[in-house]
Amino acid sequence: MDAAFALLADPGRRRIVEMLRTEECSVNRLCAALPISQPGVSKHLRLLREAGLVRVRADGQRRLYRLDPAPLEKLDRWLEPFREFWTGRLDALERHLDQEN
Amino acid sequence: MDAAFALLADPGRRRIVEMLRTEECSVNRLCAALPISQPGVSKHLRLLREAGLVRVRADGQRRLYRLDPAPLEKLDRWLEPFREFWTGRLDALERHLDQEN
DNA sequence: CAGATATATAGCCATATAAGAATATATCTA
DNA sequence: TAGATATATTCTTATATGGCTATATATCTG
Repeated sequence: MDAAFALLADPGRRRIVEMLRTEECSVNRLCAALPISQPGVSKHLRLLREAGLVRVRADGQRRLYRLDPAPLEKLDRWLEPFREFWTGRLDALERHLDQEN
Repeated sequence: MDAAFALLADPGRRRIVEMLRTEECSVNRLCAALPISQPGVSKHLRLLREAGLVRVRADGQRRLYRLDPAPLEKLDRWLEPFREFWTGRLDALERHLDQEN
């Protein structure tokens, strides 16, 4: 889980993940859409792959990357107990914070 | 948002945030509960404070830290569009991933 | 096979950061 | 005022990381 958080801290990598949310992409496609060099994109993809956030499949000379949502789901589960803070069910602490600002 | 992700990548800091979810804590209390030195905890708290994840108030010689959920809420919102992947509403891509493994 | 295209890796440099030790600051108490 | 307690800051060192350039590998096409 540490890895997923750390990887998403980089804006470029977050953009990659966002793109892969809606469609499978080649490296070239990602390079074209992002202000990152090709080796840079490849390096990011390697890290994302090693952390299980994306998977690859070969298509000729291209590599098509797609999202694996499992690690994101873990983040979501970690976040879950905090959600009560902003889903309307305010508890005493948050009411206190609110009235301060 | 980068900062929040980066900060949560550290397990110790995540533990701090988890503790502050349910109760306001002094530095000492956090030190006692975590395998981190006092200066270490203070340093983590400083970063969390600068990123807006926690707030402090003085109580005599102690500083009581509490969670500010706003940055976590932003993460939650970023995560939101991905949530369809694991909330039962499978789309074509995820069905494809599922049948592979 | 030769060249072109797509992707990956290696090497370098600059920056960021975590951890620990030592010390500083602030507040309490006697 | 002199400790004692609670917390913060500084400094150093080791390590990790991002971005870049150059290069390697693999696949396609003629």
